[in-house]
Amino acid sequence: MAKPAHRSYSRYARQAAELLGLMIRNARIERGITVADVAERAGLSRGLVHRIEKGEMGSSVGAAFEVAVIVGLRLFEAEPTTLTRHLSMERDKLSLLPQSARTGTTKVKDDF
Amino acid sequence: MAKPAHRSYSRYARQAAELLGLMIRNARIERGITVADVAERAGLSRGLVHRIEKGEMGSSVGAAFEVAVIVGLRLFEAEPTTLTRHLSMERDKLSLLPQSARTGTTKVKDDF
DNA sequence: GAGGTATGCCTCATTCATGGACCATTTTAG
DNA sequence: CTAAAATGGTCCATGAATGAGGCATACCTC
Repeated sequence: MAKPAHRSYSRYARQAAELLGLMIRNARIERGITVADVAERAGLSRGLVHRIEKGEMGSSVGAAFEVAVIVGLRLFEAEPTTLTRHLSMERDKLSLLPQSARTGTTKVKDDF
Repeated sequence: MAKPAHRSYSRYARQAAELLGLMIRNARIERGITVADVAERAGLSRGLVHRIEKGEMGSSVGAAFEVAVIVGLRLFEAEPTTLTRHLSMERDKLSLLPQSARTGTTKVKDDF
């Protein structure tokens, strides 16, 4: 015991989580699905789905995103179809940055 | 052994998590911040930040969003400023749906 | 080249989230 | 209105995520 351990989150992070939760709930209600329904489809407990909708910071990304997908929410303004494209875009971007970053030394391994 | 326990996630959920991780990493590198730096600022361990960037489903929403905010990522296509607005929008939406949903009974409390 | 830093990844102890049961309240259906 | 369902919330055991440390590699600076 004697462990405060409470994480301190920034306001934006909290709001983002809350927003995600609300979007999920709204999407779910619009589709006329019950929490229990979503929980079953996601393979999660009702309690967890409920906490996700409440925007609790402790829920796992996996659970939250799974629920979001189930209620038909589009994550990151990307439809499932374009999600893959976004992914490769980010991947390409990544393979470019590491080396160069900002130093334009163009250090090629031509020491042969 | 004898405990598979592995959660089964949908493809989209996994991709979304991976995308978030890549976006975070790209944003971080573009800003020239180190993982250790981000970890310290977020009050998290390097290992966790690393896992978040890898898009692991187990990380908590709080940690992931906190990191995202720190590297200056815009969550849900919303800038910090508009996040609040999005929030109230979703809240309003919610207070409208529950009762009516699709039944247009327009049950007003005019029973006075 | 050498030296320093950042990253990637592993293991393990501790802490915390999760599932499940239960109950109160609200909402829907009849 | 009453009955049934859905939601919101609590408590607890247990499994899982986290933090810490260490180590190998990749990278940048000089």
